[in-house]
Amino acid sequence: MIGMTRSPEQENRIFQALADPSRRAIFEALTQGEAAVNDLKARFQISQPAVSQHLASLREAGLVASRRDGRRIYYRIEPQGMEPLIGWIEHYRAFWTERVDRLEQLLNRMDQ
Amino acid sequence: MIGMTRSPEQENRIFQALADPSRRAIFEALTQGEAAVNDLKARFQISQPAVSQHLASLREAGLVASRRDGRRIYYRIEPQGMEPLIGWIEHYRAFWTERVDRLEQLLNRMDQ
DNA sequence: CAATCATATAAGCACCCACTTATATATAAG
DNA sequence: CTTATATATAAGTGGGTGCTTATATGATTG
Repeated sequence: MIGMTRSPEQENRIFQALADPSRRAIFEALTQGEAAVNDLKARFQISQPAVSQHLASLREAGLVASRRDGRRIYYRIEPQGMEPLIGWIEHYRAFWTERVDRLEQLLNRMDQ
Repeated sequence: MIGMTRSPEQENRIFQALADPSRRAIFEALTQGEAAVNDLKARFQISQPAVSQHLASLREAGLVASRRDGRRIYYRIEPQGMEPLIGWIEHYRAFWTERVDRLEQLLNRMDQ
């Protein structure tokens, strides 16, 4: 994990940003390529300020980035943004592995 | 992915459950082994009902399970509970192939 | 320049949520 | 049976959040 900040605040921002289904829907829409605010506004039944606010939340969480082209601002997914989330999940890897190993041992003993 | 529910409601419950830092802290505490409500109440500076409510939220999200022993109720992590979250991340494998592949291996072991 | 388009920010509001205290339920102990 | 312990549930409350409309900022166009 190179260049990993691992700050609880950033972790919190990510979890909070993804907690809202509208935000997850916007995030998912961006997987098909970058999109301007009005593109997303058209795709979802929501006001323009709401879209901008969701995007601001995602950007502060490091999940998306923006690029201005004329008067449009295109948003795209920031690939590294999910790293803290993946790191958080992997943090429980040892726990899961232990559980699985113990379960395997138990099953082996029952087979004998 | 065997026995995968993949319901948006469950997905939402998981994201919402993990959005709260207190709940994540409780979840993390359970990785060190099962614990009763009072154990967690002692570990964190929080009232007993607050702990019970957090645990209820985690249980409804499928992230923890409980077991009664006398008048104590022990909570433990439900290893399969994270599956929908991992599945959601896998959906973006085009962006994070390597890290997601490692998570996939973990998921496969959990399924066995 | 003025007008228009695209987005951001401000302000307000209704609802949600995490906490509290109070009470109910359930098991154990005397 | 009464009391104590452990947890859950109910009810209330302050702060946060997601939405709206209104306005500001910024870039293009005529």
